[in-house]
Amino acid sequence: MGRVLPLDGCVGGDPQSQRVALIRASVPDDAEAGALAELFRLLGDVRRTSILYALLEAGELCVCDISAAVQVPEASVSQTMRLLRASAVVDNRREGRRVYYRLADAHVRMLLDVCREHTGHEGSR
Amino acid sequence: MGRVLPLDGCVGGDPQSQRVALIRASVPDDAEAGALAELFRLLGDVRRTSILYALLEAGELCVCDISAAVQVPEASVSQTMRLLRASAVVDNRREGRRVYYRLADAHVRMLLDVCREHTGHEGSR
DNA sequence: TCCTCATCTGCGCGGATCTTCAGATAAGGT
DNA sequence: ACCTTATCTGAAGATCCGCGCAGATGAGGA
Repeated sequence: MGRVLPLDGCVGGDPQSQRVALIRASVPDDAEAGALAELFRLLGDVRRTSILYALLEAGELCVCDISAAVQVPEASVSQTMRLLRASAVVDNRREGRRVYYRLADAHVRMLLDVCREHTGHEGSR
Repeated sequence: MGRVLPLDGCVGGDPQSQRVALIRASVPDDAEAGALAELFRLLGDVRRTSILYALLEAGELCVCDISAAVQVPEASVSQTMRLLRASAVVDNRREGRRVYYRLADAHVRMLLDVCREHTGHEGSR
């Protein structure tokens, strides 16, 4: 991952280095950071984003509805949903030959909401 | 982007198709979806995620402190910060030869918090 | 003015990932 | 049983993106 000089940079021996040590302690370790990044990464794709917002609006949709809603081939939707389900971003339910997907939990809904607030400049307060 | 059959799939002529039309109307258009995905995409990288959580804890850090905190070469940190700044995820402030970075706004902090709640299983209730 | 330190930028390589096609599987209806 | 429909899977190609190096820029101090 490339060389990182011990601590001789701008913090060489000054009070800052203690602070850095404290921060290192409270920052997520590699494993947790990986998990956090993974969740964001899943949301960070136009296709997936569109699908998730469609689910946020609709509550529940089957693959072919999603396909129609976001104008993406059904096979592609299916693949996308597999990814999202593997990371517990969405849940699914089978009814006859249809499989209905929905957002997994309130956290996901909240992430989508907050992000839309941040991006759009509409009355977020 | 691949072919998408009109609306003849499983919703052919049944009430669902109206619903799909409604959903299409309220779902972010391509432009907005792109912006939303872009924000998530920026958060969806282990290195960036680590840096952002460091900033969440510390409030404000200069490049060399970040470098020490997340163990990444300063040049790489600098590049990363440029990306994050371009999309208004972080803000910066110059003091002498140091440049201090901080999270841009409450929305970003909220995203990080919510994500950590979802990932970690600690008392998020 | 010269030198040092902190930060920034341009470039190229390596690796991960999105996309789609074509075929497999599952569930119903006739 | 057979056929149709809805969804899933595997694989391959093209693309994108992160990564680090080496050098440039800007700001202070002597």
